[in-house]
Amino acid sequence: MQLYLIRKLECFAKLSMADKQALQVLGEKPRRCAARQDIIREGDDPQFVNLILDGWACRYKQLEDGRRQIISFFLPGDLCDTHIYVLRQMDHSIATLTPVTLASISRSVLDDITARHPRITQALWWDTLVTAAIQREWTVNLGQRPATERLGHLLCEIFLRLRSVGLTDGASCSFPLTQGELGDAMGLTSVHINRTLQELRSTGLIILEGRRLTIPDLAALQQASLFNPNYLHLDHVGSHLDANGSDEPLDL
Amino acid sequence: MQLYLIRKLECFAKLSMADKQALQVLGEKPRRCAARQDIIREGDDPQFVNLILDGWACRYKQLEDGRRQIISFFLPGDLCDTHIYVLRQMDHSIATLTPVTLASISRSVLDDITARHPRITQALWWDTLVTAAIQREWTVNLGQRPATERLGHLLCEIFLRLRSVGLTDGASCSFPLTQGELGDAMGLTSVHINRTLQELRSTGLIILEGRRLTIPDLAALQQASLFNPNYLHLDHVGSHLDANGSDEPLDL
DNA sequence: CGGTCAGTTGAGAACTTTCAACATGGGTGG
DNA sequence: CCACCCATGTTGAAAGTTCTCAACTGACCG
Repeated sequence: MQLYLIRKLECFAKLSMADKQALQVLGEKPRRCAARQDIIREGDDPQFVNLILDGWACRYKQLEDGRRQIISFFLPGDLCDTHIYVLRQMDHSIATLTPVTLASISRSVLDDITARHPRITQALWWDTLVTAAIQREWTVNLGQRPATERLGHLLCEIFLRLRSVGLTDGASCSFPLTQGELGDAMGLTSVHINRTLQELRSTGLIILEGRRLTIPDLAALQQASLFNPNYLHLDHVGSHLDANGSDEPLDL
Repeated sequence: MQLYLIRKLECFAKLSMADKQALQVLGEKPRRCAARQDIIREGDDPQFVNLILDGWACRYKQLEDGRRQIISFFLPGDLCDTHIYVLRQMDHSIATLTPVTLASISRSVLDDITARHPRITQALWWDTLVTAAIQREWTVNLGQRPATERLGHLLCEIFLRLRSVGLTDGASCSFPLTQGELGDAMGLTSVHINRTLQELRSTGLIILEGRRLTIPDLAALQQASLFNPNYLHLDHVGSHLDANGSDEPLDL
């Protein structure tokens, strides 16, 4: 099984074969979940760190009166909070969006790997910091941007994140989100998402049909959405901490 | 100098005298900054972890066209991103709001302390996770809540955070934010903040005058704002990892 | 074939912004 | 000591954005 996590971490650090083998172990006991299922719920006691091996998931929080906010998306290779077991109970829920393959990693396995592989420890810190940076960017997105920019910004982010783990095909990528889910993520109604998507489509900035997204001119969409990729920290591919081997750089 | 950080971490772990002394060292070379000054700017190379010893600060991000979003508030005892030096450049800026006393902590000092004090390491993880949880809650706040709830929610959060470091006086606390700053944080205009504050005042939920906030009935404000304090993870005061001593529990 | 879910459309209502004017208070320079 | 200035707070009215409600379409599934 291909571990997208490895590809992602290699955006930051050049991993040795031993590092990669250690990470490979994380994907060994995959669990399968159907689409739209809770993986863990608000109030649960978190015992494991979940790793999304494949598929899309999300964090969300449901208010008493039914409103739901999707707080972040998990794409293949994403880890749900290293060290989450420090907390007594989850303050949000995590659910699948598509069918998902995931690994539940125990504290001892993770402690063991980080104790032996300082480069991995460092790379996981990078991942943690990038995750935090994404959450901050969502704050900016929800607070300052009108619907069109906001949605365009999200599409840029998802596209670049998928590209960093090799899940894009030229200017296209899989895009399984419904308009309702997009609405819950962007703090907009699905009706308004619909109209906003139409606007993005009519200006030729995106092609979205049949669960597939194409961004004909990424630079144009970025510009229209005031998207600055700096917060993804993909700019210094493998230039820290090299161990061996080489990769083709990702151009942003 | 009283280190609010110690008080905060004691919400999670009972620290030994040795732990506290180690933390005390962090406050030894304080730096003073005037109000409304950048501490570090987007694009800078982060060398130090900043610790707010006293005063209020914020993260913010400025868009090309001048719009500004305040992404989070730093209150006394708050750390600005442990391990931030893993990243090459800041993706946001940090600025003071009031005059601030801060300590810039080098990587080596922090590494040294965490190597020797596992309880501190654990407590810093707790702090990191709570910071992330707060950012997620802001996502919910900006995405789902109308102005009155949104502002009420922020006031509850700030009040509880100040209380956890002993900076409240009964039902009151210092509250130096201008309406413009509140607007930048909540994604609302200062005009609308003004009207929303009037509404909160007229219903008796808050008293806000002369840079001082009083919440006569915290439970009522929490209820009106659909505020659930679980994300602050203050609920198990000192019950993990005890070393010695005891504290009065904080009632939430 | 009926049912359900996702997507689409229209029109009015609600919330928030914009713009512009005015009030207040503290601080500064004359 | 007073006059002035500037930042902050306040108010009104119109404009703009987004939501709500409600109806309708198309695709897929059993």
